[in-house]
Amino acid sequence: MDQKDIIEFCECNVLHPEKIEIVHKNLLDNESISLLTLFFKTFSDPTRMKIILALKETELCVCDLSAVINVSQSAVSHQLKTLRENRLVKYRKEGNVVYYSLDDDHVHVLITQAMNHLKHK
Amino acid sequence: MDQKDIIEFCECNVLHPEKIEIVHKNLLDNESISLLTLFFKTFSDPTRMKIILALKETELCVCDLSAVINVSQSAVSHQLKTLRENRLVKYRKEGNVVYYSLDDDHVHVLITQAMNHLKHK
DNA sequence: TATCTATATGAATGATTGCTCATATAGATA
DNA sequence: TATCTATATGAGCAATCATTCATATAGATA
Repeated sequence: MDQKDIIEFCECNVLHPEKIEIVHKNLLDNESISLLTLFFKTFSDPTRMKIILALKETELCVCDLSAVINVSQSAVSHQLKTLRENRLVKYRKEGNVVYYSLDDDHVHVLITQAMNHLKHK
Repeated sequence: MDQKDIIEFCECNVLHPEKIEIVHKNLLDNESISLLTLFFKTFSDPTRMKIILALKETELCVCDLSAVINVSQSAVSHQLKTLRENRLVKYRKEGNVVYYSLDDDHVHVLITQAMNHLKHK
């Protein structure tokens, strides 16, 4: 890709073309960026975060979750759908009760890392 | 806190009170949850993510960033403000040029962790 | 001082999102 | 079969957010 094509939006003159070229070459493609940000977005809502933290402790049914995080059953179900779609939770049915649990080993590390960041600031 | 107070929103009967009590006791307080989700929200926008990934390579001025991620100068400035407020970037002025760089060691690890998650799914 | 240039920012707007409410579904039980 | 109960889901709404556009600011230079 030409330097000319890279520089589209900027109207200023203090560019550092060498830097820009290197950075541009190493930047992730748009699809990876999109996957990455969608993943983080999953963790950016308090209700979803509470669900994840609760399931980090133990398997729970929808009703348990609703009670423990103090959010309506409908709201919990909606957020569980999001978490399912992002493959962060799995579930099993027992009669008409649905038990959810975490489906990801990375989640624990990720959250710990984020908390470290916040703690040290 | 009473069990009665915990269970407010749920109208169903298949609760598991022992589980709920344990989980409720270990759950983070609302303020920590809020900080945590706000932190993740910072990473949930493609423009911000691109800025972060670019700055992971090298220090860049606003104009460089605008060029390399192909977003208007105004949009970049707005997002840099968010990143500044979340203490993820720092900056230094040289004349009327402002150079930004990452202000966090955890960021690198965090993003790597997230990418691992995506890769293994 | 007047102007140019890099960056910052307020207001307005369109898009997204998380909730509520109503209802659907499916398993259990009478 | 009819009903009860746990969960899921569509529609609608209010709030949030990322962008654009216009403009402000501050440093540099003529």
